[in-house]
Amino acid sequence: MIYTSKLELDDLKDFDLKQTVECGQCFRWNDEMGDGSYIGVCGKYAARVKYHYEIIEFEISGGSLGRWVDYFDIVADYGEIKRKLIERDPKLQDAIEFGKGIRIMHQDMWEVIASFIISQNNNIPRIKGCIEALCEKFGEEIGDFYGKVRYMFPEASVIANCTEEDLADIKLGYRTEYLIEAAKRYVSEGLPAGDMDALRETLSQYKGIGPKVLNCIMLFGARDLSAFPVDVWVKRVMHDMYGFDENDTAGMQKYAAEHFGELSGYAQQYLFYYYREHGGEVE
DNA sequence: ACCCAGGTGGCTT
DNA sequence: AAGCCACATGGG
Repeated sequence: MIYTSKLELDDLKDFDLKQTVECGQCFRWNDEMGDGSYIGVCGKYAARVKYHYEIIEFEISGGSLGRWVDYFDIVADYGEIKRKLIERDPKLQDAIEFGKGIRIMHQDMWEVIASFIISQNNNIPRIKGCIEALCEKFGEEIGDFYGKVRYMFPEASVIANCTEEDLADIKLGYRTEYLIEAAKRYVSEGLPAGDMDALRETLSQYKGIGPKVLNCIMLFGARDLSAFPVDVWVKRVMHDMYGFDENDTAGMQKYAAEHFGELSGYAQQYLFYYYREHGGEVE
């Protein structure tokens, strides 16, 4: 059964579906249907999402419309966020113009933890392949949706009960051990709620979570918008645009904290997307 | 064959 | 604190 819900919003110019799902924050919205719509999964439901002009249309296998609107951060005022960022640092102008429709999605914490552990020293197409394989093998079946069987992201408890041999097919390499250990801790210890510093402290003790992955988890999993993940692309853009030494991540973090403040996560995403899409060449 | 990818852990200065 | 290097996998 597929439910259709159309949502008409009169000032949705700060939204672009393609940019939102392809900017590198999520790894499972890869099924582009040829008309600009995408199919993906959130929790235990699948959706086909279309966006054109000021209308966003959800065809969903379940869940409330509100949940899907929340997932894509539709209601937030990104015009205001972008104005503030450009005011704080005019150098962001081009990157923001380029990625003006990006929204920072509201993703599931465990999915973000697992995904970004897998992401380390890996490239995005391959990360997506690994995660999809993981979902097909260990995720609960949602059922057929637009001609394909869709799967949930595997529960942490399922991964926690896996051996490294169980996961061999997924080809995570040395990250397999990190993923299983993370699942075990996540299931047995849980995470501190509410306090971002306590959360950082707890997650930083997971093996396989270093500063970069930690910041991605804080940003995408805990919605700590002050987080500023520094990966190879951000290193390049911070070098080229701001003159930082490429391994001066501490300097980059400090710059973000001082100039972007509580909006650092948005700034990072505009910069990352801008630079990665241009292959590091920004005239 | 080499280099790279949304890096990190561990060991050596 | 800072500088190496191995780590598993696949694509260019």
